[in-house]
Amino acid sequence: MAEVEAFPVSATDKAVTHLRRLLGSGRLRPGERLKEQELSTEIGVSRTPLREALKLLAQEGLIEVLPNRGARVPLVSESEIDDLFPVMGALEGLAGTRAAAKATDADIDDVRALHYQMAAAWRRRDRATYHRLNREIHDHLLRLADSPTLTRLHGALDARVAGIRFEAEMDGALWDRAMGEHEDMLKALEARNGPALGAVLQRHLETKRETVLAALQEGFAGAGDGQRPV
Amino acid sequence: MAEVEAFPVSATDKAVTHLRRLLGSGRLRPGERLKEQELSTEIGVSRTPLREALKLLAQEGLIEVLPNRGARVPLVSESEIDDLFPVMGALEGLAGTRAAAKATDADIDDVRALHYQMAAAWRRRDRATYHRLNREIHDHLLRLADSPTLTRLHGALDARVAGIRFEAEMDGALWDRAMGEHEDMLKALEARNGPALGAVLQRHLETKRETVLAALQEGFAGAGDGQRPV
DNA sequence: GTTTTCAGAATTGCATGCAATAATCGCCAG
DNA sequence: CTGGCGATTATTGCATGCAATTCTGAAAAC
Repeated sequence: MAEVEAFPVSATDKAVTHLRRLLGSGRLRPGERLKEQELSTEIGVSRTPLREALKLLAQEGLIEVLPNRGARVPLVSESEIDDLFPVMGALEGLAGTRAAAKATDADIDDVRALHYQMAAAWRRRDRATYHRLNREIHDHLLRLADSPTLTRLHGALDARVAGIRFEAEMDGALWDRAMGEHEDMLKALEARNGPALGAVLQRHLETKRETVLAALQEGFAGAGDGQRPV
Repeated sequence: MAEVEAFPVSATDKAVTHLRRLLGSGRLRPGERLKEQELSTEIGVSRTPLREALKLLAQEGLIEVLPNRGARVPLVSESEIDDLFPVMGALEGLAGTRAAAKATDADIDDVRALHYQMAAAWRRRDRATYHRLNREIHDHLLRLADSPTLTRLHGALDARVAGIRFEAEMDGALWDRAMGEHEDMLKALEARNGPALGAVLQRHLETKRETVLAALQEGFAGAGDGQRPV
C-alpha cells in the first residue's frame, strides 16, 4: 500500500469545513449570530483560525461579518437570487459549451446513464433520488468543462443557494420543465453541440431561479427548516 | 455637511489593500516569498491580521499559501491564462448583455465620450492614455450591468492578470483589432443590442488573451519588469 | 406605560508568545 | 571539489491575553 502523504489538516481548514457543514445542513439559520467563542470550542480550534475561516467564508458570501459586531448568516433576499442566478447561468453556459467540446464517448455514456436513472426517479416522483442524480449530472458536466476557475467560482455561488431547501417545494410544472431541459441537455451533449448545451443550461438555470424564488416566498428562506409552519 | 460615518479601517483591510497595491504595482514579483514578519512590520500591523489578509488574497488566487511554507506570488502560466480568460469572457459577455439593456441615454453619452477620447489616444499611439480610458470604459460597462456578484467575480479574476504588464507589449495589429472591437461595442450599446454587446465583449476578451499570452512569452511573466532584458 | 441612560457583561480586534515545522549553513565523508 | 548530514536559525501555525467596542438590562425620567 502506497504511503499516503500524511497531510496535516490545518485548524483553519478544519474550521472552514465544519462551518460549511453547519451552514449547508441548516444548523445555522439565516440571521443567526455566530459567536467566536462558542464556535471555536465546538469545532475544537482556537479563535484565531476560526476567525480566518469566518473571513474566508465571508468572502464567498456565505456569511457576513460586520466590523466589531461579529458574523451573521445573511438572509437570502429575492434581489440576491436575481443577482446570483444570471451569473451562475453564464458560468454554466460556458461549462456546457466546453463540456460538449471535450467529452469523450465514455463521458457521454456516464452522463446518459445518470440521466436515465434520473428520468426514472422523476417518473416515480422520487424527489431525493432525482436531486441526488441531478447534482451528479451537473457536477459531471462541470468536471468535463475542465476549468479550475470555472469550478471554483461556480461552487462558491452554488454554496450560497445550497442552504435554500427549494427541492421540497419544487412544484410539478417546474419539475417537468426541468426534466425536459435535461432531455435537451443530453441531446446536445450527444450531438457534441457546445453552444446548444450552453444555451440549455442557461435556460435550466432560469427554471432553477424560479423554483428557488417560489421556495423563498413559501418561507423556506435560507438554510434549515426552522421557518416551516409545521 | 453631513457627518461621515467614521469608519474604522480594520488592520486586516489595511493589510489587504496594501498587499494588493504591492502585487499590482509589481513590487512583489512572481515566485517571490512573502515573509509574514517582514510584511507586517512594513504595513504596520501585527501578524494576525496580516495572515488573514494573506488567506483572503490566496482565495482570490492572487497569491498561494503552502502549508507551513508561507505565501508566494504564483507564477502565471499559459495554462492559467487559458483557464482564466474564457471565464472572464463569459462574465463580460453577461455584463454586456445586461449593460445594453439597462443603459440610459446619459450612460451611453458617457461611454461615447470616453470612447472617442480613447480613439484619439489610439490614433496618436498614446498607450498610457488609451489604457486608462479602456479601463474606464470597461468599468463603466460593468457598473451598468448592475450586479454586485458580477462585479466582484470579475474584479477577482481581473486582479490576477493585472500584474502582467501586457500593455507595453501590445503590438500594432492586436491593438488595432482591439480598437475595432471597441467601435463595435459602442455601436451595439447605442443600438441597445445586448446580445451583440455581449458577443463583442467575448471576442474582445479573446484579443486580450492573445495580447497577454504574447507578453507572457516575451518574458513579462507576472508583475513587474524585473525580467526585462533591458 | 414608554423612553432614556448608564453601568456591567459579553464580544470582537489585535498583539504577542510558544511550540512545531521548514530552511540554512557549516562540517565531514568520499 | 562535490554531495550528503546534522545542528542552528528562521518561519509558520496556533493559543492566549488585553484593550476597545458593542450589547444587555435594570433603574430613572418623562
